[in-house]
Amino acid sequence: MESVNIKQLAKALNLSTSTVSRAFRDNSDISKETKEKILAKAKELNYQPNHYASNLREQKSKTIAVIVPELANNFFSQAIHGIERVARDKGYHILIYATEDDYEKEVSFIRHLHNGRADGIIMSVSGEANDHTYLNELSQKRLPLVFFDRVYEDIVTPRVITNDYDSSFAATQHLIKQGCKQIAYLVINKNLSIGKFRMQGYIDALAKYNIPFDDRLVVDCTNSYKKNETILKRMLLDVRPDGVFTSVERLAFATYYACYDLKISIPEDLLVIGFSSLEIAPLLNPSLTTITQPATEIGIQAANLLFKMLERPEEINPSEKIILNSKLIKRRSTERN
Amino acid sequence: MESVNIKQLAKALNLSTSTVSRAFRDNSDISKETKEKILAKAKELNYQPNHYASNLREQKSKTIAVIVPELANNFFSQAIHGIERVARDKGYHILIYATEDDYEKEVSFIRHLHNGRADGIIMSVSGEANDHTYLNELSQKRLPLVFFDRVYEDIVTPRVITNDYDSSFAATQHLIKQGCKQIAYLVINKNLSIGKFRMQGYIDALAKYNIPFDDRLVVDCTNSYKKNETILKRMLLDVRPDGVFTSVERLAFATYYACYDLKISIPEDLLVIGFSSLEIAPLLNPSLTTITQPATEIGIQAANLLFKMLERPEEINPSEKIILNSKLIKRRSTERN
DNA sequence: TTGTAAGCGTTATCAT
DNA sequence: ATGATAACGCTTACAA
Repeated sequence: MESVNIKQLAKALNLSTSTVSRAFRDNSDISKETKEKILAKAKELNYQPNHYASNLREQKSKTIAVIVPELANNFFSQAIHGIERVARDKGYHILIYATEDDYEKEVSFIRHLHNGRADGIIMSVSGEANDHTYLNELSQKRLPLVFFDRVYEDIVTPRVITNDYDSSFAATQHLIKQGCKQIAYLVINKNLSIGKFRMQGYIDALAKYNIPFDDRLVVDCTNSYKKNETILKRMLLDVRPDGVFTSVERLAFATYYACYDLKISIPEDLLVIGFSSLEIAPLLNPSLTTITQPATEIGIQAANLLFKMLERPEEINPSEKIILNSKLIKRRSTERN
Repeated sequence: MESVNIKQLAKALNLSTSTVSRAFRDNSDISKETKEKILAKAKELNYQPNHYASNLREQKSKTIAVIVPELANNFFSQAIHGIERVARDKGYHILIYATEDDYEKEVSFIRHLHNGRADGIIMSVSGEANDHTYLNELSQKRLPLVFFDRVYEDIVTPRVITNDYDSSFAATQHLIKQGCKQIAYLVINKNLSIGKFRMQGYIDALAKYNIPFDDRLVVDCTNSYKKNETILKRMLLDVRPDGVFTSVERLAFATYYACYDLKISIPEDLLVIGFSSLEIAPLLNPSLTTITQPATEIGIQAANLLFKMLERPEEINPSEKIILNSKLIKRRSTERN
C-alpha cells in the first residue's frame, strides 16, 4: 500500500501535520478556509488517516468484537445483524469470531482481544467448560463485556437474555393443554444456563399438571446431524412420546427429519414445538409452532448496553440484566384435530 | 485498559524490549532459556503485544474485511462461515460490513478501509449503481480484493462465482420438462451480473424449447416483503403462470406465502424452483426444489484466493475466476403427479 | 545472544 | 490560527 500519509498531505499543502490533523477532528481551532482546503486536497490524494496510528495514539480502536458459537445460524446471524446496525451508527467496526462451541477457541479469542484490538466484547458463550476465570481478567482490565442469550452465570457482567424459563413453561403447558402426556425435552447442553432454565420451565410445567417426570424423555443431543438422527429415532421408537419440545431450533428440524423417515406424522401422532428464530416457520410441513426469540432486538440491546459501558461506565451496574420476551407462536405442528 | 506493555514486561525481567519482542517472533536469535523465561512472565502478567503498535510498525494488520449486502441471510452467513474458517487458520481477524444493498455504504466502507485497517477485502457487491470506479482506487493502491457471488463485471479482480447461467438453464429446462408452458422468472436486480446471467439461462432454455418469451412473466421484485406480496399476487392472478423460477431464495418464500393465501397449490397448480441455500428445503410444504449454491465452499475459496494474493501476489492473475457448480436438487415443489 | 535507538502515522501539548 | 515536538507500543537495523 503506497497510500498517502499525513506528512505528504501536509507538504503538498505547505502546512504542518498538526494543522492537517486538526482538519479531521472538529474540536480544535482551525480556520474554515484551511480546513476546506485540506479536506479537498485529502480527497484528491485519497488520504485516509491511518487507523492504527490513531488507535495507538488515542488508545482506543473504535472496534468491538462479537464472539458467537456459530455463524451459519439463524439466531446468531440475526443478532449480529442487530449489533451491526447499532455499531455502524456509532461509527464502530465489528470483528467477528466463531468458537464452534470450542472452549479453547473461546479462551484464545478472549485472550488475544486484550491487546487493544477491540474496545469491548459482545459474546454468546460456548458453554463447554466450567472454568470461566479467564473472563475475570477482562473485568480487571476493564475491557467491557456484554453477554447475550448464552451466558455464564458465575461471571458478573451485563447481559441481554430472554425469559427462557417462562417461555419453556408456556411451551410445555401448551403441549399439555393440547393433550400430551409424554413430552420429550431435547437439549444440546444441559449445563449451559440456557439449557438449565429452559429445562426447569419444562419440569415445573409437568409438575403443575401432575405429569410424572421421566428421565428417558430428556434427550441429550449433540451438534452432529448423524448422531442426533440415531439418538432421536431410538427415543421416538422406544419411548413413544406424544409431544416433543426442543430447546434449540436445529433439534426441531432433526425431529421433523426423523419423523418423516419413521412415518410418524406431525401433529397427528406427535406434537412438536421448539425454540426457533426461523422466519419461514409457517412454510414448514407442517408449519412449526415456535418460541421465537427477538434475535435482532437482542443484538441491538446488547450493543446499546456495550456502548453505554464504553461511553458512561459509571452509569452501568455490572450485574445489569435486560430481559426480553420471546413469543409463543402456535402453528400446525401442535394442533390437535 | 491498564494492560502491561513491552517496557514493563522488559523491566520486570531486567531485559531490553528488543529481547522481549524477539521472544514473540520465532525467527530472531534468542536463547531458549530467556525466551521461555519471557513467555512465562508474559503469561503471568497477562501481556499481549499491542496489535495496533505492531501493525503500525509492520504496515499490515492481519485482518481482512468482508463486505456483504446482508447478514441475516442463509447464503451469506454460510459464506462468512467459510471465510472465517480459512482466516482463522491463517491467524487473521475478520471485520464485517453489511451494505444493506446501499451503494453509499458500500463506497464508504471501501473508502474507509484504505487506512490500513485491513490487508484485503472479500466482497459480494450491492449492485445498486453503475459507477464502480471507486473500486479501481483499490487496485491502484493494491489493496487486494476478491469478489464472490455478486460481482461487478467491469472491475478486474479475482472472483469466485457459480455456474449461474447453466444452473438457470437447467432449472428452466426442468420446469419445461415437467410440463410448464408459462414460466415466471422472479428477480430482484436485473442489472446485477447474477441477475443477468441467471436470466439469460432462463431465456435461452425457453428458446430451446420454442416457448415464446413473455415480458409479463419477468417480474421485478424488491427487498420489501409487502411490496413483493402485492407484486406477486397480482402476477399470479393476472398472468396465471404454471411455473415459477426465483433467482433468489427470498422470492421462493414469497411465492409460497402468496400461493398459500391465494389457495394456489404447489405443485398441483404451480411448480416452483429457486436458487436457495436453505438447508431445510426438504422440510418445506411442499419440499422445495432448489438450485443450491455451495455457499460455505464459495467462502472458503474466496478466502483462499485472497490469501494467495496476500502471500504470493505475483502468482495471481487479476482476472482469475473460480467457478463452482451449484446443484439442482429436485423435490416435491416441481413434481407432476 | 542481547541492547540501543530510530521510526511506523497519528494526535496533544505547548509555543508562537 | 498554525507549527514544533514528544509520545503511543512495537519491531528491526545496527552496535556491542
